[in-house]
Amino acid sequence: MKRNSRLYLALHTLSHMAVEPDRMRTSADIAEHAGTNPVVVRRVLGQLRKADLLKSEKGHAGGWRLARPAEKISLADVYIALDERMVGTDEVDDDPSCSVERALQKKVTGVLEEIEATLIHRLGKTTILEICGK
Amino acid sequence: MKRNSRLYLALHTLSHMAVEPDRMRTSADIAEHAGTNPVVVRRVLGQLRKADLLKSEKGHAGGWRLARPAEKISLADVYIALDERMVGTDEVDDDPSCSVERALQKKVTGVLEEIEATLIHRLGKTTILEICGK
DNA sequence: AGGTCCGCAACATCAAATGTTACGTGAGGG
DNA sequence: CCCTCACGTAACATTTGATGTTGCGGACCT
Repeated sequence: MKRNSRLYLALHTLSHMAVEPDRMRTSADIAEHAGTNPVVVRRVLGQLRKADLLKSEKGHAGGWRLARPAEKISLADVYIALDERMVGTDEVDDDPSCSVERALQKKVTGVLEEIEATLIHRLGKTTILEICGK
Repeated sequence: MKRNSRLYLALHTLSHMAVEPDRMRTSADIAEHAGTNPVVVRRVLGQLRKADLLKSEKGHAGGWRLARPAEKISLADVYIALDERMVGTDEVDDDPSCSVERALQKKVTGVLEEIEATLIHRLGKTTILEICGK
């Protein structure tokens, strides 16, 4: 698995589920298909479960399936569930002594937040159903 | 210095230069002010030089200064000069055997590129002069 | 000539993401 | 009832990209 591909792992899995919603999948199955480890799958999908995009069941017939129809899951739902912040201003000094730095942070943070909001808005317009190719 | 703060290092330095455009700064000065290493500064600013945002001079009175007025340098210029791709789809399989994967890649890549374009467009609307606080 | 600065390459270090192992818990099936 | 299968989670190992460091050569000025 490649770096920061949690988003792709999530989308790939959701897409397959969108095609065959009734089939129950185990984390081992998913991991093998995605070329990664079952624990990694559980970690990622666990975040989607917390966001009510997926349901998981233990025991013999256990595994994962969609918590709601694929057309009601947007890319933004997934993005937010995974707590991704592509544009986020990865922490800056709280109270920088440099006045230029203060001015810069204020302005740039504002611009970046604006961009992040636009990004999420755009992601909200595309659903898993549109992405799964059928 | 914190992770992926090349953008902040660049903006901070450019902002200072916008306030005092005539002052020549050495990479050592800049590094100390930014809490990092002169070589790191040269690496980052070197990219800005290639993009004609900065000029550098060797020797005694050497150092760095703006290559053009701060009001003609936008955040997009800096972003592109640093070759940042916040939203970029960090490489995917060229020819995945999985048809769902193919469909997914096509769709998602399109959406992400659209977002990246919007992002750059927004960054292009703000200049260093507006950011430097004076 | 000598000092100061950038340019660059090679190596070292650090931190985040990912991968792995291990063990606990709940849900069936025989 | 016990055994197996599946998830949930914590702890640890590994990998990888970013950053930091050292060293040396070239340019420029006095």
